[in-house]
Amino acid sequence: MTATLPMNVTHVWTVLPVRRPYHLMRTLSCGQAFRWRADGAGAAGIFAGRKIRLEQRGTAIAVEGIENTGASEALANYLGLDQPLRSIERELGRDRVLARLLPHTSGIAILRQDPWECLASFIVSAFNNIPKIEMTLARLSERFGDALSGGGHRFPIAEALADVPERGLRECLLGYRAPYLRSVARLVHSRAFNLKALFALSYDDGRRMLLELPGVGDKVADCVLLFAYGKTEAFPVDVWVKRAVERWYFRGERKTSREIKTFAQRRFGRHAGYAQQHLFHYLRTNARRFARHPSP
DNA sequence: ATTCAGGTGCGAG
DNA sequence: CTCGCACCTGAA
Repeated sequence: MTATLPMNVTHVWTVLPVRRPYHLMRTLSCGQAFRWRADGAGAAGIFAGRKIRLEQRGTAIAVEGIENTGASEALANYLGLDQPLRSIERELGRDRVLARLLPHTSGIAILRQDPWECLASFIVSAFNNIPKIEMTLARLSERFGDALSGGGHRFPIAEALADVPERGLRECLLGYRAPYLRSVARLVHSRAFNLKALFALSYDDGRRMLLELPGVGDKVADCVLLFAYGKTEAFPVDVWVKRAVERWYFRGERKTSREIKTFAQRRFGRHAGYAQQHLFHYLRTNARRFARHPSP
């Protein structure tokens, strides 16, 4: 009499230690990345060519689907588990507005995403909405990304998108962004644009480089610098953050995106990117409340 | 039907 | 340099 497990199901668990106030689900669902899916109390997605599932339990993250230490170290880096969130939030909490938001948003880390996937994702995000962005990225992956043995697909490499006829891209709901994405895919694949070189550049120089790309303006450049290159002084200004800053810091006065960004970068300095995430996440999860009660 | 989405590129002043 | 406008497309 032996209890047997199905031989084709091998659950391999790894545990990553985390420090408070790290919050996995807030970090994965606050709009930095678009390919994670809520799965019970955790999240599921593709990392380093493997289908994995993550779930936080107190000061540990249980990882299903990764066995070797190299991959789990890469995952810890991707998740930003090393970031000193406690001291960052203590500093941000000196701001009156953020002090009231933080109880609802605490624990958001800045992911260290793959630059190409991040760049492509935020080109898709321009003047778009989140459900459609997710749909587009899922379709791109399904059609042009490598299929994985455990199901699911990798995000397509630049080469895979470089030669796709525009019609194929438009079928992924890219609309007018199709030529932008294809041009950028070609530039990246041909090495005319070196994504790795940006790691060595300052925020300003990296930004200048990214702004050369078609479909990349100030907002998308800041998202890539923040979510892939760890330039935490970046402050992407989207419509939501713009409204929030106008209401909470300028008594509803209209400001240009440029003014909002300059204001935020002066006020929050090297932690501006974190501040942006707390503002954005609060708005996304309390959009209704925000409409009726302009203050948190 | 009209409006709104994580903006950007373009031409005009 | 700043300003105004068009823009694929699907969901409410």
